[in-house]
Amino acid sequence: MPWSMLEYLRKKPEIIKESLRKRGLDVSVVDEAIRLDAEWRRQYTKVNQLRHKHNILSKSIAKLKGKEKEKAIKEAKELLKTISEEEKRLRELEEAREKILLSLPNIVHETVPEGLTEEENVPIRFWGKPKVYVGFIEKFKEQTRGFDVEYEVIHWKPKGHADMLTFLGLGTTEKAGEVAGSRFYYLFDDLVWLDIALLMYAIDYLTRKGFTLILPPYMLREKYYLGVTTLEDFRDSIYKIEGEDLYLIATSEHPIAALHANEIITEEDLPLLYAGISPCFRKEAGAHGKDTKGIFRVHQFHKVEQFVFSKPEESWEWHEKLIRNAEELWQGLGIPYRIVNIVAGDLGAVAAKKYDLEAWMPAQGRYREMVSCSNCTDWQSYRLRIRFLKRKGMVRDYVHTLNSTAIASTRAITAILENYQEEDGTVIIPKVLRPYLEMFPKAPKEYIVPRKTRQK
RNA sequence: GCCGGGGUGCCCGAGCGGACUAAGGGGCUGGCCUUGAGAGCCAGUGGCGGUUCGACCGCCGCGCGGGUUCGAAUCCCGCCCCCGGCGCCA
Repeated sequence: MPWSMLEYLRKKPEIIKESLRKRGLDVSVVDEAIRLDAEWRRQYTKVNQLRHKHNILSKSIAKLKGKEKEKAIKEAKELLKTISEEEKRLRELEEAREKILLSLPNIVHETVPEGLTEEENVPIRFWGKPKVYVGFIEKFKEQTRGFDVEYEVIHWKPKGHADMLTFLGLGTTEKAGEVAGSRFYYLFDDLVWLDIALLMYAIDYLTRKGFTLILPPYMLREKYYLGVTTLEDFRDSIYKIEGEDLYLIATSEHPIAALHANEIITEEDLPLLYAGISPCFRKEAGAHGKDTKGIFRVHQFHKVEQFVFSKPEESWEWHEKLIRNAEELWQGLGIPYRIVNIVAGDLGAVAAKKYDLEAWMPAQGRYREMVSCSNCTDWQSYRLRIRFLKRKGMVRDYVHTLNSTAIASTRAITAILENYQEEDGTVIIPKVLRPYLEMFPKAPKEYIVPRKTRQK
């Protein structure tokens, strides 16, 4: 009924400890929180008794006259002094307890595998028939161990997506680096069309599935930002607007989560399904040296996001549905992928469980993250005060929030540039995207070819 | 950005310094009644804590944060948001 973290602390602290242990974190804070909570309760009772005394006295003053009144007022004033001292102590205890509880990462779900690093993430299924360059066969087999994944051997080495930008003449990161810095890009013509078509494809799919299309604010106040993510993530990835209490969003997940902040949703309105579309801005601090070339890891891209507010008892079902939606989208694109169950140590504080969809990248010989699908249970909703009203018993409870990428434009483009690349460097356009290009005379239709060989 | 009006519970809406405890209505939940549905009647319907766990007791709560007062939904200050008017603007 209340916040799960406080409830666990009081009733089943071992669950919190087990969760922290799985994440490879210090467990001792839990005992400290238990101690603080017990003391807070004692202090709370004490303060309440004092306040009660004062209320009685204060009410009696209205009926008193003359000297008796003076005396009672004096007494009340003295009592107030004591109360404010005890209240101060109460506040300190509560703040200390809250500080610990708010710093705790989400309780990991029982189905989350143990492990601390990315390498230990557990593949759970594979889809598609990857094109594997002969030189990568060993690597491929390693990554598909335990699964019987059909693949096609190719004897030419595909160009990496970064080289493809130059080869096609449809993108430059050098000039963008000069004018905006590293991890920015200029894309031209066909790749821009592709970016737009990918977004259209995703919103078309999701709105047909009953998701409400939403274009959110691209900036949020700090208060709301701290409700959706941790301080560390916030510092590492969020851009601040100079001189204002505003931050550029890292994903539409964040403003969508904040959409129902401080609200009470009626039970019948759940689940609420949203398909967000927005640019995403990320500092990528702490990713130095990783994916420095091309547009795989960039400061800015477009993304269509799935977001669900659900009843607690339905959130695990929705988690599976969201990853299935992402899979259907990527199957539609015809890009081979695998789904991995992220280990506890690599989860991120907000999620209780996370699946990644990783696309096969023929030029790199490995699977790379394209989609991230998380159940955040009540971690965000507690901080943002998003509750719903249960008809039975008229009780309020925190909703669960879930989010999953549908398509992130630049990453999807890298996957297409590598998976749909022909030996001569031509890129075939996935069939599902063509309807979204047809209406534009200047958009590419079936192939993307190098700029210089194209008819103007 | 300026001027004016406003923000009250799940929703609507009264209250505008202490007494009757946020009136009243709607909705919802439970009970009674009924062959059933409905109507009607009764009760419940913010958070936290204590508890002999009883339908019990207490504290806090009227956009958010401060202040005045023995006592604040009510008065004062700051902030956020909404509505109307003016200004500015793609």
